Amino acid sequence: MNLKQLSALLGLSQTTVSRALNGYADVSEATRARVLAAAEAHDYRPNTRARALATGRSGVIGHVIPRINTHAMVNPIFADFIAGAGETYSQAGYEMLISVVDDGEEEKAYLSMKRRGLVDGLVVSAPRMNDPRIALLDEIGLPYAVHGRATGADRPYCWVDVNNRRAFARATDFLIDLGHRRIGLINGLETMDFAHRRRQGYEEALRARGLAPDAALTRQDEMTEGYGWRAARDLLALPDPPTAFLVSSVICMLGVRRAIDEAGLVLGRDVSAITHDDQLSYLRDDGPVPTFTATRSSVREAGQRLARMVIDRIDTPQVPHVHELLEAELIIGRSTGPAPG
Amino acid sequence: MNLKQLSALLGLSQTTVSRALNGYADVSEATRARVLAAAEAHDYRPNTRARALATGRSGVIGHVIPRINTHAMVNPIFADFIAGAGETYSQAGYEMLISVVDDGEEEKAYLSMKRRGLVDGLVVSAPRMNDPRIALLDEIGLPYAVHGRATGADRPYCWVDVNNRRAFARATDFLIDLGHRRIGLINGLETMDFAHRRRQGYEEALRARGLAPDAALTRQDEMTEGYGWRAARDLLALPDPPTAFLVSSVICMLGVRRAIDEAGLVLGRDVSAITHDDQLSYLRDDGPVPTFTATRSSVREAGQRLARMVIDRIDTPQVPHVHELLEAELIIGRSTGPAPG
DNA sequence: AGGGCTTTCCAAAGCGCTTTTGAAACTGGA
DNA sequence: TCCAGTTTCAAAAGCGCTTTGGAAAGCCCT
Repeated sequence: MNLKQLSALLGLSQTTVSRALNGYADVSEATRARVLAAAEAHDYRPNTRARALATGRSGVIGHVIPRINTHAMVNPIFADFIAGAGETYSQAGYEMLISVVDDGEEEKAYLSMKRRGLVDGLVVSAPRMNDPRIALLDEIGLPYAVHGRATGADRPYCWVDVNNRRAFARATDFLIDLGHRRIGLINGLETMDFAHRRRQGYEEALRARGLAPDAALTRQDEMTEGYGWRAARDLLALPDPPTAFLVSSVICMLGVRRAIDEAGLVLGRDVSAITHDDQLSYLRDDGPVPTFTATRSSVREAGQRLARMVIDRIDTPQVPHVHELLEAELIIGRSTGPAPG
Repeated sequence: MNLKQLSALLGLSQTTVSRALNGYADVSEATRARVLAAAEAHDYRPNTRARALATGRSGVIGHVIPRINTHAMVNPIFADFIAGAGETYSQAGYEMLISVVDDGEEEKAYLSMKRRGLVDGLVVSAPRMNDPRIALLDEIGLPYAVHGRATGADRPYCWVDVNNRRAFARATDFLIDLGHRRIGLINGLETMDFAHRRRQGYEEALRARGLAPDAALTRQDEMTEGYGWRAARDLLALPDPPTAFLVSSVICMLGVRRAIDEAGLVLGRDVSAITHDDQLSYLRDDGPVPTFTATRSSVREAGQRLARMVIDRIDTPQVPHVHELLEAELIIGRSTGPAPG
């Protein structure tokens, strides 16, 4: 059933039926009711492609995810982020298009999407320092919003980010309050903006309390369970090991806990640890008292907000750029306690 | 730059330019070369929407993922599966559309996608027993392929699945060979087809070796770390505890290991465990000898194959339904050893 | 009765492609 | 030289929608 057939069936013109369906004022309420009823009865849906061609808008928002060949890694937050964004899109009548491209081909992908008129807007993920994608998107004129910030990008843009600096500063502060003086940082790759900011927060908090950051106590790498284990094991083997850890993700934290267990220590008594918790649905820390003390911020919610932001940007491109800085909650669980001794 | 402008620029008709670009034979090689050069020079890309309208094919394949409100869970394999499928799509010139819908609205979503001409084909995930979606898709005439099988579906359809039954039978066999007699099963929800088949394999292998399955040794639930921990803890607290476990996912396995550690036991010596390993990129078990003995099968590869299967289905709908049963590898790691005593 | 408004509808153009149909130019054979 | 057959291109008709630019009908007022 298409518009032509539906209007023939009603004895009306395509114009009238189209305008009735789209809520224009220049059609009487009586005929609008008739049209609506007929559309309902025949389960009519306007053809997306035709509408897109006629209006010049596709109703689709793109997410480009780089495929990293060298270490075929998919970001673990991807699923929950997409789920959050997808919820908002479907409520707003948008569709989500995901394009997997070779690493480094992202800019080419953006251009191609624009040229082909595939999407109305884009979500940019995992910004790096001085990320060139931002300038490119402004240049080609595609609305977008960024998940995270790109330190060094000199132009204004829309973003949603967690206050990583503050979160890790608070966590560090909390550990210092508990009497910890040697605090290890098991960070993500610091080419990633969020990891960079977390280190800043960590170091600032240490300095604010008169403690000098010790490079020997910090590690950075891709955040796997194995990395968490190796990093914690190595740090615990130091002559003067840390009594507490800051850990960049729950997956890492699972490895850290393993290393602590294997060292014959008790987490929360002999060694404390705070992790950042993105509230990944398959790693959620339920129970009355959470297992891990954590800086908690829902990546799913970030997805929702970012989706909303892109949609707003598409609807009203002229308004000034907006930002949302989400504060992480400090959740006290059982993985922290007073410094021993 | 659109077709009209490009053809005006070349002094050719739109027809000729279009057919030159699309590789038709009725355009001389000389003009084809001219067209190709001009298209390249101006970075011309045909407008997707217009092409879709003209050809009746959108070049888009849909993935519908249900949003489960009650326990906002996203399947952990989602990210890697999507990454695999996305790789194949982009190589084949397709786009991937992901639609997040409320749980139970999947059938409505399929219908709507068909009516609106949004997608050329669909990937169906997480089939349940007697899944009604299969009949629906046949009825509305959308090409599709299923990730997994739906026990009880009486009609033929295309699928890619892991041989879960065989994998768990082999793992059980392996444990029996090591001398284990009491083997616990920490399974996923058995309303899910794959979990159902895993239990079958487990029980068949036990019976084949003259062992009676003991319901007291099995658990099923959503596969989180916490569930793995609780299940293993409870089973280890039995008067006559199992000496080995079969575990449904690596995330679960992390919880199982924790319970074993906390019980003061050593994994691979006092207690053995085999997990199924989907090779999730952020949980990959690297190192010379893997930490976990596992039945291993790449969900990323499953995504690639499924994507290929849908594309083939779109191209040639008349050919008989095809299936791919992927055999899981049994990887011997350090989490298994001879039964104690 | 006639002019200006408002309300309600429609014909037709257009979005940017593909594809059908057919025409022009060129070829070779008798 | 003429005709049939081939090669190469173009005009125009769609694809299914939205939107522009009226037009017809009804209303009120003078």
